[in-house]
Amino acid sequence: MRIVFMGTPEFAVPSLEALLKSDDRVVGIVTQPDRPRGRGQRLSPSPVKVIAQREQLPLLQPTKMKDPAFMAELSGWKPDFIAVAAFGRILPPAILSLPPRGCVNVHGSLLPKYRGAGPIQWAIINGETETGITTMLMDEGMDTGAILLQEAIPIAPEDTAGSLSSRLADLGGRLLVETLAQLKMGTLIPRPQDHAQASLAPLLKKEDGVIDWSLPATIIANRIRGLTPWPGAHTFLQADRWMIYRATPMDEAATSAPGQITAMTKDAIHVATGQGVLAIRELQPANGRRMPAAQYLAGHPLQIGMQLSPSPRL
RNA sequence: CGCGGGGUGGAGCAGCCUGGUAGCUCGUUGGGCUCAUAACCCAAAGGUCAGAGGUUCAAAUCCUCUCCCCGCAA
Repeated sequence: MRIVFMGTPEFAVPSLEALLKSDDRVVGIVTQPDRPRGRGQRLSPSPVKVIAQREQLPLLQPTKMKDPAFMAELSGWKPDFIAVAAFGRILPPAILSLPPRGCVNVHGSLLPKYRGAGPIQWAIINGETETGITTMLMDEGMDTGAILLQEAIPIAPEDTAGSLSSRLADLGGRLLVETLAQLKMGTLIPRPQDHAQASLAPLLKKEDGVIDWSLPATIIANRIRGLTPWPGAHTFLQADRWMIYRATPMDEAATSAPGQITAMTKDAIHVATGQGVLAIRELQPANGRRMPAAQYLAGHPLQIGMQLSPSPRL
Protein backbone atom coordinates (compact mmCIF):
# COMPACT_ATOMS: atom_id res chain seq x y z
CA MET A 1 0.00 0.00 0.00
CA ARG A 2 1.17 3.51 -0.77
CA ILE A 3 0.71 5.84 2.18
CA VAL A 4 1.02 9.61 2.30
CA PHE A 5 1.53 10.97 5.81
CA MET A 6 0.40 14.41 6.90
CA GLY A 7 1.40 15.77 10.29
CA THR A 8 3.33 18.54 11.99
CA PRO A 9 4.17 18.58 15.72
CA GLU A 10 5.78 16.15 18.12
CA PHE A 11 2.47 14.34 18.61
CA ALA A 12 2.57 13.19 14.97
CA VAL A 13 6.07 11.73 15.13
CA PRO A 14 5.24 8.33 16.72
CA SER A 15 2.52 7.79 14.11
CA LEU A 16 4.98 8.45 11.31
CA GLU A 17 7.62 6.26 12.91
CA ALA A 18 5.09 3.45 13.30
CA LEU A 19 4.17 3.67 9.62
CA LEU A 20 7.81 3.61 8.60
CA LYS A 21 8.24 0.34 10.49
CA SER A 22 5.05 -1.19 9.05
CA ASP A 23 4.67 -3.22 5.86
CA ASP A 24 3.24 -0.29 4.00
CA ARG A 25 5.31 2.19 2.08
CA VAL A 26 5.34 5.86 3.01
CA VAL A 27 5.61 7.50 -0.41
CA GLY A 28 5.44 11.11 0.69
CA ILE A 29 5.08 13.43 3.64
CA VAL A 30 3.22 16.71 3.99
CA THR A 31 3.92 19.08 6.85
CA GLN A 32 3.49 22.76 7.57
CA PRO A 33 6.01 25.30 6.29
CA ASP A 34 9.00 26.16 8.47
CA ARG A 35 7.98 28.84 10.91
CA PRO A 36 10.04 31.46 12.67
CA ARG A 37 10.30 30.44 16.27
CA GLY A 38 12.56 30.82 19.22
CA ARG A 39 14.45 33.95 20.09
CA GLY A 40 16.17 35.21 16.99
CA GLN A 41 13.01 34.49 14.93
CA ARG A 42 14.97 31.82 13.10
CA LEU A 43 13.06 29.52 10.80
CA SER A 44 12.79 26.04 12.19
CA PRO A 45 11.42 22.83 10.69
CA SER A 46 8.51 20.91 12.19
CA PRO A 47 9.35 17.67 14.05
CA VAL A 48 7.76 15.72 11.22
CA LYS A 49 9.99 17.45 8.68
CA VAL A 50 13.05 16.42 10.63
CA ILE A 51 12.02 12.76 10.33
CA ALA A 52 11.21 13.16 6.65
CA GLN A 53 14.66 14.52 5.97
CA ARG A 54 16.33 11.82 8.02
CA GLU A 55 14.51 9.17 5.97
CA GLN A 56 15.08 11.13 2.77
CA LEU A 57 11.42 10.92 1.85
CA PRO A 58 9.63 13.23 -0.58
CA LEU A 59 8.34 16.23 1.37
CA LEU A 60 5.82 18.97 0.64
CA GLN A 61 5.21 22.08 2.75
CA PRO A 62 2.31 23.89 1.10
CA THR A 63 1.29 27.31 2.34
CA LYS A 64 -2.19 26.83 0.89
CA MET A 65 -4.05 23.54 0.73
CA LYS A 66 -5.66 24.54 -2.54
CA ASP A 67 -2.42 25.39 -4.29
CA PRO A 68 -2.66 23.64 -7.71
CA ALA A 69 1.04 22.75 -7.77
CA PHE A 70 0.72 21.09 -4.38
CA MET A 71 -2.39 19.19 -5.46
CA ALA A 72 -0.64 17.99 -8.59
CA GLU A 73 2.36 16.68 -6.65
CA LEU A 74 0.18 15.02 -4.09
CA SER A 75 -1.97 13.18 -6.59
CA GLY A 76 1.22 12.22 -8.45
CA TRP A 77 2.20 10.22 -5.36
CA LYS A 78 -0.89 8.08 -5.98
CA PRO A 79 -1.60 7.25 -2.35
CA ASP A 80 -3.95 4.42 -1.43
CA PHE A 81 -4.37 6.00 1.99
CA ILE A 82 -3.61 9.39 3.46
CA ALA A 83 -2.78 9.13 7.17
CA VAL A 84 -3.20 12.34 9.16
CA ALA A 85 -1.97 13.11 12.67
CA ALA A 86 -2.13 16.65 14.06
CA PHE A 87 -1.49 18.22 10.69
CA GLY A 88 -3.01 21.50 11.73
CA ARG A 89 -4.91 22.38 8.58
CA ILE A 90 -8.39 21.59 7.34
CA LEU A 91 -8.24 19.31 4.31
CA PRO A 92 -10.41 20.42 1.39
CA PRO A 93 -12.77 17.89 -0.27
CA ALA A 94 -10.40 17.54 -3.20
CA ILE A 95 -7.78 16.00 -0.94
CA LEU A 96 -10.24 13.95 1.10
CA SER A 97 -11.43 12.26 -2.06
CA LEU A 98 -8.00 11.77 -3.57
CA PRO A 99 -6.93 8.44 -2.04
CA PRO A 100 -9.19 5.56 -3.11
CA ARG A 101 -9.13 3.97 0.35
CA GLY A 102 -9.72 7.19 2.22
CA CYS A 103 -8.08 9.54 4.71
CA VAL A 104 -7.48 8.18 8.21
CA ASN A 105 -7.00 10.56 11.12
CA VAL A 106 -5.45 9.89 14.53
CA HIS A 107 -7.23 11.94 17.18
CA GLY A 108 -6.26 12.35 20.84
CA SER A 109 -9.60 11.74 22.49
CA LEU A 110 -12.44 9.27 22.68
CA LEU A 111 -14.63 10.73 19.97
CA PRO A 112 -17.23 12.13 19.78
CA LYS A 113 -15.94 13.83 22.93
CA TYR A 114 -13.34 16.56 22.57
CA ARG A 115 -13.45 17.32 18.89
CA GLY A 116 -10.96 19.95 17.82
CA ALA A 117 -7.35 21.01 18.18
CA GLY A 118 -6.91 20.71 21.96
CA PRO A 119 -8.47 17.41 23.06
CA ILE A 120 -5.68 16.34 25.40
CA GLN A 121 -5.48 19.64 27.19
CA TRP A 122 -9.21 20.01 27.65
CA ALA A 123 -9.59 16.46 28.94
CA ILE A 124 -7.17 17.27 31.76
CA ILE A 125 -8.63 20.70 32.40
CA ASN A 126 -12.06 19.12 32.83
CA GLY A 127 -10.69 16.65 35.32
CA GLU A 128 -11.32 13.54 33.22
CA THR A 129 -9.77 10.36 34.57
CA GLU A 130 -9.77 8.60 31.24
CA THR A 131 -9.19 9.54 27.63
CA GLY A 132 -7.77 7.79 24.60
CA ILE A 133 -7.09 7.63 20.89
CA THR A 134 -9.62 7.40 18.12
CA THR A 135 -8.83 6.62 14.51
CA MET A 136 -11.46 7.71 12.06
CA LEU A 137 -12.31 8.11 8.44
CA MET A 138 -12.10 11.82 7.72
CA ASP A 139 -14.98 13.81 6.31
CA GLU A 140 -15.47 17.51 5.78
CA GLY A 141 -16.41 18.28 9.37
CA MET A 142 -14.08 18.95 12.28
CA ASP A 143 -13.34 15.47 13.66
CA THR A 144 -16.80 14.26 12.74
CA GLY A 145 -15.87 11.23 10.61
CA ALA A 146 -16.86 7.64 11.23
CA ILE A 147 -14.92 5.88 14.00
CA LEU A 148 -12.56 3.05 13.05
CA LEU A 149 -10.69 2.01 16.20
CA GLN A 150 -10.65 3.40 19.70
CA GLU A 151 -8.56 2.65 22.76
CA ALA A 152 -8.77 4.25 26.20
CA ILE A 153 -6.01 5.01 28.69
CA PRO A 154 -6.24 6.40 32.22
CA ILE A 155 -5.23 9.95 33.12
CA ALA A 156 -3.05 9.97 36.23
CA PRO A 157 -3.58 12.70 38.86
CA GLU A 158 -0.08 14.03 38.21
CA ASP A 159 -0.39 13.95 34.42
CA THR A 160 0.14 17.16 32.50
CA ALA A 161 -0.85 17.80 28.91
CA GLY A 162 2.77 17.12 28.05
CA SER A 163 3.10 13.73 29.74
CA LEU A 164 -0.33 12.57 28.60
CA SER A 165 0.32 13.73 25.06
CA SER A 166 3.46 11.67 24.70
CA ARG A 167 1.68 8.53 25.91
CA LEU A 168 -1.26 9.16 23.59
CA ALA A 169 1.07 9.80 20.69
CA ASP A 170 2.68 6.38 21.14
CA LEU A 171 -0.72 4.75 21.39
CA GLY A 172 -1.77 6.66 18.29
CA GLY A 173 1.07 5.17 16.30
CA ARG A 174 0.10 1.66 17.30
CA LEU A 175 -3.56 2.21 16.61
CA LEU A 176 -2.90 3.83 13.23
CA VAL A 177 -0.95 0.85 11.95
CA GLU A 178 -3.55 -1.52 13.33
CA THR A 179 -6.33 0.50 11.71
CA LEU A 180 -4.73 0.43 8.28
CA ALA A 181 -4.07 -3.30 8.57
CA GLN A 182 -7.70 -4.01 9.41
CA LEU A 183 -8.96 -1.71 6.69
CA LYS A 184 -6.87 -3.58 4.14
CA MET A 185 -8.31 -6.86 5.30
CA GLY A 186 -11.77 -5.38 5.10
CA THR A 187 -12.63 -6.50 8.60
CA LEU A 188 -13.15 -3.03 9.94
CA ILE A 189 -16.55 -1.45 9.70
CA PRO A 190 -16.64 2.34 10.20
CA ARG A 191 -19.04 3.34 12.95
CA PRO A 192 -20.74 6.75 12.66
CA GLN A 193 -20.29 9.06 15.64
CA ASP A 194 -23.17 9.82 17.95
CA HIS A 195 -23.23 13.55 17.25
CA ALA A 196 -25.54 14.21 20.19
CA GLN A 197 -22.69 13.23 22.53
CA ALA A 198 -20.14 15.51 20.86
CA SER A 199 -18.16 18.16 22.71
CA LEU A 200 -15.60 20.68 21.50
CA ALA A 201 -11.97 21.18 22.53
CA PRO A 202 -10.83 24.38 20.84
CA LEU A 203 -7.19 25.31 20.47
CA LEU A 204 -5.88 26.98 23.61
CA LYS A 205 -4.62 30.53 23.45
CA LYS A 206 -2.07 32.43 25.49
CA GLU A 207 -4.86 34.16 27.41
CA ASP A 208 -6.19 30.79 28.55
CA GLY A 209 -3.06 30.51 30.69
CA VAL A 210 -4.11 33.24 33.09
CA ILE A 211 -4.99 31.83 36.50
CA ASP A 212 -8.29 32.96 38.00
CA TRP A 213 -7.74 32.67 41.74
CA SER A 214 -11.44 33.00 42.50
CA LEU A 215 -12.02 29.50 41.15
CA PRO A 216 -11.81 26.47 43.48
CA ALA A 217 -8.31 25.09 44.13
CA THR A 218 -9.05 21.74 42.49
CA ILE A 219 -10.28 23.41 39.30
CA ILE A 220 -7.18 25.63 39.17
CA ALA A 221 -4.91 22.64 39.72
CA ASN A 222 -6.51 20.82 36.79
CA ARG A 223 -6.19 23.87 34.57
CA ILE A 224 -2.51 24.14 35.41
CA ARG A 225 -1.97 20.49 34.52
CA GLY A 226 -3.84 20.90 31.26
CA LEU A 227 -1.98 24.06 30.32
CA THR A 228 1.47 22.58 30.99
CA PRO A 229 3.76 22.83 29.12
CA TRP A 230 1.82 24.95 26.66
CA PRO A 231 0.60 27.69 26.77
CA GLY A 232 1.60 27.54 30.42
CA ALA A 233 -0.36 28.74 33.43
CA HIS A 234 0.74 32.05 34.81
CA THR A 235 -0.05 34.70 37.38
CA PHE A 236 1.61 37.89 38.57
CA LEU A 237 3.29 38.87 41.81
CA GLN A 238 3.23 42.65 41.48
CA ALA A 239 5.06 43.29 38.19
CA ASP A 240 6.68 39.87 37.92
CA ARG A 241 5.17 37.04 35.95
CA TRP A 242 5.20 33.58 37.46
CA MET A 243 4.74 30.51 35.32
CA ILE A 244 3.20 27.79 37.47
CA TYR A 245 4.27 24.31 36.48
CA ARG A 246 3.01 22.21 39.36
CA ALA A 247 0.47 22.84 42.06
CA THR A 248 -1.71 20.66 44.20
CA PRO A 249 -4.92 21.47 46.08
CA MET A 250 -4.62 21.28 49.85
CA ASP A 251 -7.21 19.78 52.13
CA GLU A 252 -7.64 23.08 53.88
CA ALA A 253 -10.20 25.89 53.76
CA ALA A 254 -9.17 29.29 52.47
CA THR A 255 -9.53 32.08 54.99
CA SER A 256 -7.88 34.85 52.97
CA ALA A 257 -8.90 36.64 49.79
CA PRO A 258 -8.31 34.65 46.58
CA GLY A 259 -4.76 35.04 45.33
CA GLN A 260 -3.26 35.87 48.72
CA ILE A 261 -0.21 33.96 49.88
CA THR A 262 -1.18 32.25 53.12
CA ALA A 263 1.96 30.31 54.01
CA MET A 264 5.42 29.26 52.92
CA THR A 265 6.35 25.70 53.78
CA LYS A 266 9.55 23.82 53.18
CA ASP A 267 8.61 22.97 49.61
CA ALA A 268 5.51 24.91 48.66
CA ILE A 269 3.89 28.32 48.53
CA HIS A 270 0.30 28.24 49.70
CA VAL A 271 -2.22 30.48 47.99
CA ALA A 272 -5.85 31.09 48.88
CA THR A 273 -8.40 30.45 46.13
CA GLY A 274 -12.13 30.90 45.80
CA GLN A 275 -12.50 27.55 47.51
CA GLY A 276 -9.62 25.91 49.33
CA VAL A 277 -5.88 26.44 49.31
CA LEU A 278 -3.54 25.68 46.43
CA ALA A 279 0.09 24.69 47.06
CA ILE A 280 2.47 25.90 44.34
CA ARG A 281 5.29 23.37 44.14
CA GLU A 282 7.13 24.29 40.96
CA LEU A 283 7.32 27.62 39.20
CA GLN A 284 9.35 29.80 36.88
CA PRO A 285 9.84 33.36 38.12
CA ALA A 286 10.41 36.33 35.84
CA ASN A 287 13.76 36.03 34.09
CA GLY A 288 14.55 32.83 35.90
CA ARG A 289 14.41 29.22 35.00
CA ARG A 290 11.93 26.65 36.14
CA MET A 291 12.55 25.62 39.76
CA PRO A 292 10.98 23.93 42.77
CA ALA A 293 9.19 26.29 45.15
CA ALA A 294 11.81 25.51 47.81
CA GLN A 295 14.56 26.98 45.64
CA TYR A 296 12.53 30.03 44.82
CA LEU A 297 11.95 30.64 48.51
CA ALA A 298 15.68 30.33 49.22
CA GLY A 299 16.44 33.41 47.20
CA HIS A 300 13.19 35.36 47.29
CA PRO A 301 11.81 35.87 50.77
CA LEU A 302 8.04 36.23 50.46
CA GLN A 303 5.60 37.56 52.97
CA ILE A 304 2.27 36.20 54.02
CA GLY A 305 -0.49 38.35 52.59
CA MET A 306 1.25 39.12 49.30
CA GLN A 307 -1.24 39.17 46.45
CA LEU A 308 -1.08 37.20 43.21
CA SER A 309 -3.14 38.68 40.42
CA PRO A 310 -4.14 37.94 36.81
CA SER A 311 -2.33 40.97 35.45
CA PRO A 312 0.85 42.87 36.40
CA ARG A 313 0.51 45.43 39.21
CA LEU A 314 3.13 47.97 40.14
C1' C B 1 20.66 42.51 13.13
C1' G B 2 12.74 41.98 16.29
C1' C B 3 12.26 43.71 22.05
C1' G B 4 13.84 43.08 27.05
C1' G B 5 16.07 40.40 31.55
C1' G B 6 20.19 37.55 33.44
C1' G B 7 25.20 34.75 34.28
C1' U B 8 28.35 36.00 42.04
C1' G B 9 30.80 29.00 46.76
C1' G B 10 26.51 22.73 45.21
C1' A B 11 21.06 25.49 44.54
C1' G B 12 18.29 30.20 44.69
C1' C B 13 19.53 35.33 45.40
C1' A B 14 21.76 40.41 47.41
C1' G B 15 25.91 43.56 46.38
C1' C B 16 26.90 46.93 40.73
C1' C B 17 23.83 53.16 39.97
C1' U B 18 27.44 56.28 44.42
C1' G B 19 34.90 51.40 42.51
C1' G B 20 38.56 49.97 48.02
C1' U B 21 38.22 43.60 53.36
C1' A B 22 32.64 38.03 49.30
C1' G B 23 27.00 38.86 52.04
C1' C B 24 21.87 36.22 52.68
C1' U B 25 18.53 31.78 52.57
C1' C B 26 19.04 26.62 51.60
C1' G B 27 22.17 22.44 51.02
C1' U B 28 26.83 19.75 52.48
C1' U B 29 30.32 18.15 56.63
C1' G B 30 31.37 17.87 61.98
C1' G B 31 29.49 18.59 66.88
C1' G B 32 25.38 19.51 70.44
C1' C B 33 20.22 19.08 72.21
C1' U B 34 16.27 15.38 72.03
C1' C B 35 12.72 9.19 73.26
C1' A B 36 13.26 10.70 68.23
C1' U B 37 13.36 13.76 63.73
C1' A B 38 12.94 16.20 57.65
C1' A B 39 12.83 20.26 63.84
C1' C B 40 16.20 23.32 66.92
C1' C B 41 21.40 25.19 68.60
C1' C B 42 26.82 25.68 67.56
C1' A B 43 30.90 25.28 64.17
C1' A B 44 33.37 24.30 59.48
C1' A B 45 34.37 23.50 54.43
C1' G B 46 33.39 25.56 49.74
C1' G B 47 33.87 31.28 45.14
C1' U B 48 40.03 32.83 39.28
C1' C B 49 32.35 37.20 41.08
C1' A B 50 30.77 33.47 32.74
C1' G B 51 35.38 34.60 29.47
C1' A B 52 38.84 38.25 27.07
C1' G B 53 40.62 43.14 26.70
C1' G B 54 40.54 48.31 28.57
C1' U B 55 40.24 52.59 32.36
C1' U B 56 42.29 53.07 37.49
C1' C B 57 46.83 53.28 42.90
C1' A B 58 42.62 49.78 43.24
C1' A B 59 37.21 46.49 39.33
C1' A B 60 31.97 41.66 41.09
C1' U B 61 31.17 47.05 40.64
C1' C B 62 32.91 51.65 35.06
C1' C B 63 33.89 50.93 29.21
C1' U B 64 34.33 47.38 24.76
C1' C B 65 33.93 42.54 22.64
C1' U B 66 32.72 37.08 22.95
C1' C B 67 30.11 32.84 24.87
C1' C B 68 25.83 30.75 27.46
C1' C B 69 20.83 31.11 29.77
C1' C B 70 15.59 33.20 30.34
C1' G B 71 10.99 35.86 29.03
C1' C B 72 8.16 38.50 25.24
C1' A B 73 7.11 38.01 20.34
C1' A B 74 6.19 34.13 16.50
